[in-house]
Amino acid sequence: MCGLYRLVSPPEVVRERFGYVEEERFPPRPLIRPGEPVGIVRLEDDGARHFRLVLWGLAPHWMKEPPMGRRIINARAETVLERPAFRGAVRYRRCLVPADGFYEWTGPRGSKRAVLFTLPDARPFAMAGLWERWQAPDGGEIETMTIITVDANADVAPVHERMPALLRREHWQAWLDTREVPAQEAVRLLAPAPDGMLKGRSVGNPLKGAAREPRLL
DNA sequence: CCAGACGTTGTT
DNA sequence: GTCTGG
DNA sequence: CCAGACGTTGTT
DNA sequence: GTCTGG
Repeated sequence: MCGLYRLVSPPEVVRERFGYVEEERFPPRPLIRPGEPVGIVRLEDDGARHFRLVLWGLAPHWMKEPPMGRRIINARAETVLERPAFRGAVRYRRCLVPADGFYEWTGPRGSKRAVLFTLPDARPFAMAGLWERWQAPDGGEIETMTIITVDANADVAPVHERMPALLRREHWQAWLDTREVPAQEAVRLLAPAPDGMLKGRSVGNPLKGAAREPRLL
């Protein structure tokens, strides 16, 4: 699955690769965790790509409580068209999640170890995501996101059964363009990465001693 | 009809 | 909001 | 995600 | 088992 990832590439590199016209500031982060603000790229009303910071953990608009606790950090590609929690988002609110590494865990509870998967050149790639906007009674808005998972490819399978859905660059626009590309068609782009594409490196427990980003709530 | 859930992962 | 279970 | 904690009182 | 803090 994908419950921890990384984006340490300089903002200029991410901007150049993803081609957004506007961005919210973000520092390079070796550990990006559920509940934290994370960067997504989405098409907005001007038809252009924008980089926005939203909270990791999907909170559909009909949730009663604000998304304080843990929410839905992953969505299975196989069920994303059917589940009430995802149906609206996969049709109207698809996004890219820039990353240059994701972690998968292995080992027994209490002594888990992580493997960091990257491209050989450590360049940023796009994970497939969905986002939501939650409206508070007082009018405040909170935006959230979730990362779509698929079966592990041969690189990841020794460590874990699932992995984030990575989108080929030539598919980025179709995934983002919810006006032109219907959900059923977009979901066909979600597949395990080609075998041999990713490089894995054992990193122990990267959470040990790590400081966390400030919460937004 | 109403009430309650609505998700994934991993673990038991 | 929409579906499922009772 | 994992690791580690997991209370009371008083009030609704 | 479930929540919180990192």
